[in-house]
Amino acid sequence: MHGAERNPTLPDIDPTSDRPVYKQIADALRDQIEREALEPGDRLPSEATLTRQFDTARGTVRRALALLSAEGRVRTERGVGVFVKNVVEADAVVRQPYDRLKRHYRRQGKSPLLVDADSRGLPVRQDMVELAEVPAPPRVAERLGVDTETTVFVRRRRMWMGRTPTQLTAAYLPLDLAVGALRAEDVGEGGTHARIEEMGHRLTHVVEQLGVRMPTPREKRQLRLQAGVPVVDLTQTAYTADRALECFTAVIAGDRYRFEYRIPAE
Amino acid sequence: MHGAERNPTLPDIDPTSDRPVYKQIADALRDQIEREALEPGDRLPSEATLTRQFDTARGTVRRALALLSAEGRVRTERGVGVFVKNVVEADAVVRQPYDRLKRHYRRQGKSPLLVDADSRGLPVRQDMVELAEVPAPPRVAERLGVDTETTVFVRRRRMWMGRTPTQLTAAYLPLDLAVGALRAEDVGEGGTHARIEEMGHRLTHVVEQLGVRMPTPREKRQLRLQAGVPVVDLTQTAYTADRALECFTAVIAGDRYRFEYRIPAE
DNA sequence: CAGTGGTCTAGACCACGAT
DNA sequence: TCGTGGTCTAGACCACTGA
Repeated sequence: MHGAERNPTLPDIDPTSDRPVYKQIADALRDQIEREALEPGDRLPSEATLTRQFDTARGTVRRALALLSAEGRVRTERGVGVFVKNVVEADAVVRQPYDRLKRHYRRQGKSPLLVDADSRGLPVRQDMVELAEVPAPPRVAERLGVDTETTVFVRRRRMWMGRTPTQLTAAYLPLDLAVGALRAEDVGEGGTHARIEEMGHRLTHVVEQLGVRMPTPREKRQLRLQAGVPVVDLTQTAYTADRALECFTAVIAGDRYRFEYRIPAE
Repeated sequence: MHGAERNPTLPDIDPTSDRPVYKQIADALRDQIEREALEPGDRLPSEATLTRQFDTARGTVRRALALLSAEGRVRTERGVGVFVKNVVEADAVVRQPYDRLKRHYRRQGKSPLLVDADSRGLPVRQDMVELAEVPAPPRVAERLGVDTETTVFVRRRRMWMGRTPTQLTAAYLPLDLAVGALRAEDVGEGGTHARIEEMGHRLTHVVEQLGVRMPTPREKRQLRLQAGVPVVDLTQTAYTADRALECFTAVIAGDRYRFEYRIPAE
């Protein structure tokens, strides 16, 4: 089984080219993935095999694979192999704030996240819950219109959909609002917004700000992110006619979510 | 100058730890960045210096730096050094579709991108313009409500703001709409939506879908992205009361943009 | 136990930038 | 010219997975 193996679809590498050998190897493999000669789930040839096929050092092959990994195109399993994967998961959840924030969902006891999950038939679960009073972080203070030193109440959670963690969230509330269920481990059916409206406030709109970046090692671990998967850094502020009542932040796994917005054009 | 240098703020590395040495070195450097002992623009110690300070092989130091680079926290300059950078640029443009899509901007001759750029006082420029008739790509066909084989007109461009490329865009139009300025290199003041409305169509809303991923090597080159910078993959569809008229796609540099949406909550 | 990927070493030679 | 990062080699030993 050893020795003579040749993959006729692999182009030759030019060691005298300006383009480094490891990038040429990555190009060749990426090309096979794009041509669908290698499909999601397929195993790439082992490092040893590639080293032989490209007649190079193992370190050079590993750099090529590291490149594809950083692009989010392959995942490695120790002791098993390297596998092609989708850059965005095929069954990614679509987040539709213009739908999920409607009052009738709150009245039905459906939190926004539950609306997302229902569209995929996935159960929602939470863990790593932390309740605390903290000084408002700068971006929260700015959104809530208070000083940075002001004490606010925060509920931090890790949210799961099915067997995967998808978001690390933090809901910040001014202290005068943080009473009853809004201070509890489980905020109850319909979510924070439902509780706020039951207290007599009428929410008019929310503002969402999104940024995108690579995860910190901590986020990568807590969200179980593979290499080459970015996160969306979201800040959502809920308003009544005259006041910001809640500032909600989430770090969202980029390969498990899509975002959809509907915007008036007039 | 050589030999005795010691950085008292660098913690010792434990070679017997389960955590690999290169990750411990990355941790130590990341820690300094987070403590702001190293600020954006600052140079890290050279590879040779770090190799001495941590008493390890150069390859191990390079792996640590590669890790920070993939996280988007440092950038390297050949022949110069490794520098701390912001994960998201401090002067990132804020894209506010709920504002930029208003009709009064179109009537003033301001395209949405121009509205974004004006908020930072940056000039807008385009290059790599391609005009073509092509079979509708799947996601475009789906949004426009036509078959995949249907021929559509596309205008592809690279957009710059100031000295930096920020987006690779493609505007797809059904052939019956692709006439006059809508078929030209320069679509004219107010952008595509202005031209469409001048033809008697009244746009009611747009739908934006966002995904996030690492760039392809081609996108990385064309957008001049540094390592560890993801892109936003955007699809925007413009509707009249009864029809999708335009499907616009953009690949947007993740470190140069923030996104802001305003959503009704009732 | 054989095959897989993960870590680390110690060197070599190169291209680039500042001086 | 010298210091910087970029590429590549050839080996070693390890931890994990599956048969």
